[in-house]
Amino acid sequence: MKDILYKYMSRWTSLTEEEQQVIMEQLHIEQFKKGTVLFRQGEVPTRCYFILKGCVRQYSIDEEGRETTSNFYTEEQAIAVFNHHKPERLSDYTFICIEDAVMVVGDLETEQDMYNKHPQLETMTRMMIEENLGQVQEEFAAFIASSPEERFKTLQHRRPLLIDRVPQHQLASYLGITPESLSRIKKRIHQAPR
Amino acid sequence: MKDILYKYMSRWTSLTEEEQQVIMEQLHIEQFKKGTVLFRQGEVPTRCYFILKGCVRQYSIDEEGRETTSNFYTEEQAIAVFNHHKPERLSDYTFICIEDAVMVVGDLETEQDMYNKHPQLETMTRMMIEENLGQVQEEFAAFIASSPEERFKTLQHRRPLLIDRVPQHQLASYLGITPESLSRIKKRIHQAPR
DNA sequence: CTCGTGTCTTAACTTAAGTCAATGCACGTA
DNA sequence: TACGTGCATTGACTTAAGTTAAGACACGAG
Repeated sequence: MKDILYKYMSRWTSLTEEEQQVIMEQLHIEQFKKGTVLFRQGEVPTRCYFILKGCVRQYSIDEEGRETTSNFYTEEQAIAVFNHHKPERLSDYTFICIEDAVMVVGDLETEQDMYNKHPQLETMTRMMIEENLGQVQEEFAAFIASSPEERFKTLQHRRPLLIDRVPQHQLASYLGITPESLSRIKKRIHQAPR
Repeated sequence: MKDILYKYMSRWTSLTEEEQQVIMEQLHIEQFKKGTVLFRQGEVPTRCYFILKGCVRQYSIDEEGRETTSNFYTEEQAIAVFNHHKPERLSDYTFICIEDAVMVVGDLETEQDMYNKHPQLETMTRMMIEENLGQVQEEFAAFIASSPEERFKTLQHRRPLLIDRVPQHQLASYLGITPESLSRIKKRIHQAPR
């Protein structure tokens, strides 16, 4: 399992084997059962995560009680809430494992210490976040520019496995549509392929 | 003009006056006329920007020739394209000044040098990007969960000045709707306020 | 001044997504 | 086994956004 992480670190840094070893020893890998909540909307997150295996859903419930899924995280994706700007840094979202999962767990308390000890780690983190930001901006731009049907097709193309991995009503909410519409879109696409 | 930047740096770092001075001397502030293109879709960006004054529109043109506005950047916002993951790191977007502008210009070539010389600068950059990522994720989540009309109201609330600052058809494309729909939405809202 | 261009608005019509309601199915439990 | 629950699908109807086309206005160039 750790080799996924090694591969990932090598891709982003020029750390030696030993340096990687040292860092790895301070990391903490944990198993999670399906249904486990990482942290809840309204709580202050104290940890961040990097998924080695499994799937996590991010959602929130608005004032009217409606539930919106804003993301699904899978293998090699990082989960962290950045809300330095919020007065009370409470999370707007709940994160829940919708499959059994294995993750690297980072403690936000000791984050800056780690960076001070291993400056390369801060560079790696910065680059990961930059990449992350780039991807989110790209997804956002694509989302803005497309209709619900196009959004579904894009997802089908970019994350084909996800569609069967998660409940359809959650997928619908992630696409910004109702479950009924998603059902009709799938029907339309199957009837008239191409 | 530079005081905006001082204020900003103080908010994010614990650099001394002198340290700030040193960094500032290496920064480069530039003026731009309305209509200036910072870089074009298909080009490799070599610089990044931080807006002190003015407004920049980010857009792209897809295969079918349709133009989509994916963002408007104004005072105290940073412009940078992160596409480490792309093979050819070409920008998907064009960035154009839609007002006369003043910006801090950063050279991407010397970025890592700067960080090595001033580790605090890397920390500041990381935190800025983290905050940026947090905001984009938040906006994205809100966008997914709302109808075109709600999206317009949210924008009216969060960036009221923007609505009069930019052409309506570009604003419509930024909201993911047609100019006609935007026109109708505004009419609806004015007729039945509240 | 006039013409052309770009921008915003309005109208008539089409289409797709939302809403509400019913059905069928899978699954876990009494 | 029978029942209840949650989920996906389907149908009928409503509504809002897309499409196409036309008109009004501002502005700059010739």
